[in-house]
Amino acid sequence: MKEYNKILKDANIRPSIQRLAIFAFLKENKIHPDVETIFTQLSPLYPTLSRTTVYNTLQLFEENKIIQAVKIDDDKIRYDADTSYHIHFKCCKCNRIFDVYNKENTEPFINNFKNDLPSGFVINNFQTNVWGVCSECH
Amino acid sequence: MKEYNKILKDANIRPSIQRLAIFAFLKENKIHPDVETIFTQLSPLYPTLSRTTVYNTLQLFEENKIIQAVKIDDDKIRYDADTSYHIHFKCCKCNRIFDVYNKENTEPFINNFKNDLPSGFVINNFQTNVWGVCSECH
DNA sequence: GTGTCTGCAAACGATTTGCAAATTA
DNA sequence: TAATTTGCAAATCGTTTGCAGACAC
Repeated sequence: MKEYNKILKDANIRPSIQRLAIFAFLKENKIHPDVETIFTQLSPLYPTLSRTTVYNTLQLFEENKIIQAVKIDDDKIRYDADTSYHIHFKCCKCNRIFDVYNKENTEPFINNFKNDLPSGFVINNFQTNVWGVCSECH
Repeated sequence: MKEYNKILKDANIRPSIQRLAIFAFLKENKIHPDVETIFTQLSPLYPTLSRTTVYNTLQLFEENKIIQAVKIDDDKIRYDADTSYHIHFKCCKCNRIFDVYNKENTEPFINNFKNDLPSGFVINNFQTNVWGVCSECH
């Protein structure tokens, strides 16, 4: 996809085959996958793909802020290529993560907390996670 | 401490020596420690203490909601015995976690999101984490 | 005494590292 | 061809598991 190519280039990331494949997978499968899921899904399409490359690529993407690492599981990190403001709801039964967007207030709530931070503290990133049970599992 | 004894009993947790020691450590050292920190700090005082017991105990405490697991590091889980509403700020240079309380609004902001959840979704727990640089490290 | 709790050692699994081959500018 | 990227294998490290001994009601 030309579109993804541009996003990577704009982030100063060379758009290799593997990187484009991983980025496209994240954009087109909003399932907040972990490394293993990405690897096993793409492996048939790119037989030489290695886990190492998936790890390297995700780290590179996160450093350049075109994806976010979702720290919601106990053991592994999951990834999300949607960088617009939203929170994550994890169903503890089916383990799916749902994106929740705030309809009323488009301003990140973290702004409410800026005044409460000690002076001199600089925010790079923030994330809200919710755990519970989804309607299908209840 | 009698006080901690009561908290454990109220949560239906038998207050063994090890459990009391771990709970007291968390209450009196608000450093959001990981398992290894708890273990190495308490080990000299309780020479037979094992990592397994630390893991078991923390899991038990979390299930009974007298502590929370803080998912803010990439690799390990940290723990906090303060269950009042606040958010966590992690300094990416010194790796310390700072508690931030909201002075203006004591109501958990998650309430703003309740209307945005699909119907039938039930919240058990939530957490907001912020990453950045603290004033000392800047 | 019976059920619970503890702790050792081994296993497990996610992630990192070292390095050589392949790729690209 | 020089710098970057990839990918294999081994290592690392946080966490879990199996099980036997210790402890508590």
